[in-house]
Amino acid sequence: MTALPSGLLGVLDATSDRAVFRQIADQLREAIGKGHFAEGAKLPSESELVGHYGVSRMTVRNALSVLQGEGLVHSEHGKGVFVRPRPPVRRLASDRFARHHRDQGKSAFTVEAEAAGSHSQVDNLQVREERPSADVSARLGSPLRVLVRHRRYLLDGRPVEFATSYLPLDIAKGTPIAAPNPGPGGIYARLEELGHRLERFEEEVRARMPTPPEAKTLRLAPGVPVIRLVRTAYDTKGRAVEVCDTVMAADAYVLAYELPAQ
Amino acid sequence: MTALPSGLLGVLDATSDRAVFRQIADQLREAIGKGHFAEGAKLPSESELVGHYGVSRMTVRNALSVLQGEGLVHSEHGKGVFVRPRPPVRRLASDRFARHHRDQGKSAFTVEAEAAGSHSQVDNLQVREERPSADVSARLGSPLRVLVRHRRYLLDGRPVEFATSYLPLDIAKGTPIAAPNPGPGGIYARLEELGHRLERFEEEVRARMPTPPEAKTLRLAPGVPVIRLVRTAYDTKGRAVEVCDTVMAADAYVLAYELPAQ
DNA sequence: AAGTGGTCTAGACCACAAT
DNA sequence: TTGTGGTCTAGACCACTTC
Repeated sequence: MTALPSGLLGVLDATSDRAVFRQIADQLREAIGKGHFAEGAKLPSESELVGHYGVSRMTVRNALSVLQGEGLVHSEHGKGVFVRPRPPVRRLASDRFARHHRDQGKSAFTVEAEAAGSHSQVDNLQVREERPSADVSARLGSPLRVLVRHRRYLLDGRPVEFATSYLPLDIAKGTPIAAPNPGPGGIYARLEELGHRLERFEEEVRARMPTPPEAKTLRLAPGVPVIRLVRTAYDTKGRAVEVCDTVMAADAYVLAYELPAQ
Repeated sequence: MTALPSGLLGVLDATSDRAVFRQIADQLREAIGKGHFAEGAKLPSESELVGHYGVSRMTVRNALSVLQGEGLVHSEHGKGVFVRPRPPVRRLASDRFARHHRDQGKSAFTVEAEAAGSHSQVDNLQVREERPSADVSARLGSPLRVLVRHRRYLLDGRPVEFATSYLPLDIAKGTPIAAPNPGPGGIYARLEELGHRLERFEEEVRARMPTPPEAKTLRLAPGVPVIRLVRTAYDTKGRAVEVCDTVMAADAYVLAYELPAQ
């Protein structure tokens, strides 16, 4: 239990109604906000905080867990508690599926990653057929069976999103879409070659906390939500030809959309 | 300490590496997922769980705090811990700012709420002038000063979002836009009357955990993220005439966008 | 008054990391 | 070996809700 750099943290207000662990969390949050602890910097250890505030260890841990829940800090076993660096965010532009971004022999994800000087990977590739869920079925016009394509995307080694695509089997069966690697331009390019010229996409955006499997797949730190994006692609005949259900690490993305005023 | 309805919860695996509080959280999560505890239903009390599992109270509380962090349950002092009901979500369509939705004498928020049979309110109305932040300044083309309009929106009494609009002072000063109530159709209608015919909007969508003031303003339960939406409005001359920074309760919204394939 | 969750203590032993 | 965070115990007192 070494001494704490003086001045960074204050003292408790015994007359306050605010719980002690909240006061400690408030002071740490404020110190981080003021830059007294930079991104990636180590906070005082639990025993240092115990010594500084004169409280029990559980109280200190309670305070730290508040900050962890806010996504402000993360702990590393045996090392300490650190201010969470904000990772670089990937900006998804609303024209990312425009045709002219497609005819380049690579997937949209890869093209964009390389343009940003990042290394991209795709893993967990799975292709199968199944009966659609009620939600997917409704979006696709009630096909009996669908082709399911699942994959995970990594940027510079970090998993940032995973996605599952659903396509009516009568469209996709026996085509390159059903192959593990659908070829240059991805499945949208293949769909157009098959005569399904794409006209528009609908996207639905939600945010929530991850389920434990999602947190594991995306290696999410506590306090990081996920963005759920469900995209439906329509061809020029107005038929829904694909539904893509994506779960993204919210700290890795900003979605950009352009809306005409009409 | 009363007995627990048998069969709903299992026993601990002492040979498992998984921490006891995680095993308890897993079992509760699974029971909720299977519908053994419906939305809004009360979980066994802490002392019941202590009795059932034969662990200390802190271990049970640790397990419950895991579920709370996931947004699965919420606790009410003196009453119990309950499965969080998922509130009705408001669907924001991408044409919500289209002109034909504007000329009806009411704000977009009010119109949409009434169409859904909900009661809407706006409060915390504040209008002031200030120097723009670096971010707002960059988006608006570096005006010296901006008009700032802040307000909070409630649906059926529940706060669901708050928003801050920034407009270049040379556009807004001395106009109805600077009044607390800008009149029918909102500030977009007033902007068009002032000769700034709107052409397009850009929206940026992010998600993260709320700061404590945000959680207070939106009365967010633990484990509920916020969606941050920054919208920039451009007139037909290509000038940015407004930036609107919105923070929304993520459990109350789904954002819908339409993208042309081009 | 009884039951509930909220806060806090003062320990204990463990697993992981740095030295 | 030392310091760190991870887990767990067995209490205590408090505030809120319900009866």
